[in-house]
Amino acid sequence: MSGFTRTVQARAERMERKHATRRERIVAAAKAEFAVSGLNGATMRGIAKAAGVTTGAVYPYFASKEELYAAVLEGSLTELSAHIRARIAEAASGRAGAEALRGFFDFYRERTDELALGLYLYNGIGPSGLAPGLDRALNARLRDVFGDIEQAFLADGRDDAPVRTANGIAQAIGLLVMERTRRLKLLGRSAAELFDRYLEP
Amino acid sequence: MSGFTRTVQARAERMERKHATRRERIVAAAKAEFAVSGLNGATMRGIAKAAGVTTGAVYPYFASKEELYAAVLEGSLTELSAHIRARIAEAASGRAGAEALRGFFDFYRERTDELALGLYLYNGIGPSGLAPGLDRALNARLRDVFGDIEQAFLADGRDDAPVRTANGIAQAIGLLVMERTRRLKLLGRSAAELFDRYLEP
Amino acid sequence: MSGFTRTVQARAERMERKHATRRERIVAAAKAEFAVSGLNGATMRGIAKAAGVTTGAVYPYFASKEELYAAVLEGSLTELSAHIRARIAEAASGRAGAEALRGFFDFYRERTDELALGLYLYNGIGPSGLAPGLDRALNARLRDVFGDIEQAFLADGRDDAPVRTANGIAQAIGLLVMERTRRLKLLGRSAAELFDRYLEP
Amino acid sequence: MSGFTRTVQARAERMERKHATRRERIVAAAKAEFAVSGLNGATMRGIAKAAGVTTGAVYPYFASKEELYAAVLEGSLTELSAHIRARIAEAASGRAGAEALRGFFDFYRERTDELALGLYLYNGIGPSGLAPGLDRALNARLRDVFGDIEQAFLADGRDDAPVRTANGIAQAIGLLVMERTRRLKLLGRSAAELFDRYLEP
DNA sequence: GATGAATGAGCTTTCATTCAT
DNA sequence: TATGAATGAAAGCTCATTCAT
Repeated sequence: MSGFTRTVQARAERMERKHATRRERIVAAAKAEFAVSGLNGATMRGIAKAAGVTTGAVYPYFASKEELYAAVLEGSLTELSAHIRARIAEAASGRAGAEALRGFFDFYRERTDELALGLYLYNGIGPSGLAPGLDRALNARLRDVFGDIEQAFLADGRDDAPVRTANGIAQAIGLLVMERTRRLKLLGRSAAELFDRYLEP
Repeated sequence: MSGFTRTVQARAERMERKHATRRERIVAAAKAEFAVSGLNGATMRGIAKAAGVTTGAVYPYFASKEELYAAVLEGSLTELSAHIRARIAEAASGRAGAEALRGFFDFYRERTDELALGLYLYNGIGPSGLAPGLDRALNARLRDVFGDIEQAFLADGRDDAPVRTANGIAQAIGLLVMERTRRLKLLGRSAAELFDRYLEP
Repeated sequence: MSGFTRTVQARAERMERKHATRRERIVAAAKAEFAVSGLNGATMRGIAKAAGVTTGAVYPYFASKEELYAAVLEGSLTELSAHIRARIAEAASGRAGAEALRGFFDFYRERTDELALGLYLYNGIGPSGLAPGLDRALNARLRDVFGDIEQAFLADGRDDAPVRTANGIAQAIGLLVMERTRRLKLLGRSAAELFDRYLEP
Repeated sequence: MSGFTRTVQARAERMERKHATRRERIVAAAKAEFAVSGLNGATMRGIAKAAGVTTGAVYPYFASKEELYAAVLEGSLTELSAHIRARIAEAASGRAGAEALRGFFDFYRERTDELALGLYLYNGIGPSGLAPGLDRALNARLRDVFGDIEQAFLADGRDDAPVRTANGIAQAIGLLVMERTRRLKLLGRSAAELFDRYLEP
């Protein structure tokens, strides 16, 4: 390999790293803004400023606000998926399903931003929703997550795995939503305690 | 009572009726717009037009968009409360709690607009939520609803009434949210079936 | 007529006058801006400022930049039409056609702004053109103008009226365009002289 | 001449050829874009992409969008000039002037892109036109074209050559403009027929 | 010279709210 | 109180040009 080739390669790598870094900074800033303000409320100017770049600098990376939003959700779902798989892998025999659901619940419990984003995700993001292509991609990621949980119940030998999966996720989402909006405090309960009771009545 | 007094009274009553009617028309129009477009997406112009009044005519009744939104939610919660009480009154002995929860579920199941509004309600409406005063008023109405359901379970002799109430509401909300956003279809189930399974496992 | 009714009417008239005045100010400002900068180059901010109103104040009158542009062109064509008809009415017997063409030429000769607008009109306004509806309306106005000129030639007893009309208008436009862009100076001639030579060789 | 010198020369020539080629590609792409979208509508990004180069690569060749535009017009005028000279050379005795004008007309008639560019040229491209230097250069090229036509009329023995030239060009431009904007259709005539009638009444 | 992301001003349009009438 | 135009501050996005590599 010639010195010239090495130099060219090194330069390309450096640029790619810079590119990736900046992209990540933008996504991180966007995640925070979207979590706080939602798709409509967050502004490209605000996101750019939070990322430490100028307004126009976002567009080479994401062609529109919606595309940026989709990238944020995509990242969130990827993390969620990894989190749940790890829980399943660690689960004692016969408890994989319950651990998978708990993984789902804990993931959002511990991450304020992810929950806010997830709520937009589970709740719809308003009248228009995402463009069909983006929505389809996110649906596929979500299907994977749900599938993993269902598989865990099947591995436990539960013949009602689909119902357990659906009801369990619904329970988690409902409790998280109610806790976040402080409606649960009306009942004097914490989401964690109630989810425990749901899993082991 | 003089004829003059009678006339003045009659006029005052007529004006008050007119006032109440107009207020109702505005709230009804706002409910539809908010349900379709959300708090951010709906516009005061659009609401006014749908109500058949001019833009400025809304403000004597509601000082801000947010206040109008709160009035809409207030109305929705009042209907919800009546709906649930009726179900409890009709319930067979020992089944009041389950019927109360089913009333909660059915109410939102059957009313697209109310559900859309309710989701904003349970999901939070943004960074700050409503102004504290408005939020407190809504919380009080919601506490009443939750209280009725809990009383129903107590009347059934359930000693775990609070937990049943909280978990049941969470389950209903979770299923409704998931069905509305078509995430439930991923699992091939309907919210109604799953809520049945939840109530009578 | 009661005093009340009179008051209401008076108020309505005053408001309408104010409305009309402001509309005219906006159109006048827009005409100047469009003449100088074209459809693309002119800005709504600039037009509003020139009219002495704020940006948003334009939109109750004209829903879009294009609609405002169409209003300007419409006004210009109306003036052109009146100008030519007056010339025809004053023309000596047998000279109506020539006077009509001269009216066309003089109208644009004397009005820098109108010419600039007209050139956009005769030249097309770029890739997109106006929305079909607006273009159709303007075409109809233009057809009227052309028709008047042709009728004048017919009244003069010219059997080649259509050709005289078309070629005469083309000659006028060509000379005006060349003079405006200072290409005519290259030939050391003035448009007025050349148009004379065209009309009476 | 040493081998070294030869090598250096060869390299320089290769580079110059590459330079010229790239320049031509950019001008060709720009011509198409400007013809379709005009000076304002065309974008440097779009031109660069169409030419197969990166955005920044245009600037070593043309310091600004306007300069690139001038280069395109310059090329167009060069072609026009050659086209007209060929027509004159082929013309029968006594018909050189008419053939020159017809050459002018046909050139634009047959080339949509050139016409679109030419219209910007004859119509002015906005408030300021091109920068004075660029405009002067184009004017010189145009003066040559006009001069050739005038010479042709002089060779035909016409003593009113300047007027014939100016009026003829104006007629051609007027008809082309009107046909392009479909205003001629209003009169039910084609530009070609009308230009014939103009040349031989 | 070539690259192409970055800059940042600029665009049209929207909209909650105000206010003269 | 009702009217509805006016205000003016955003918003998302574009683009000529620059500049570090």
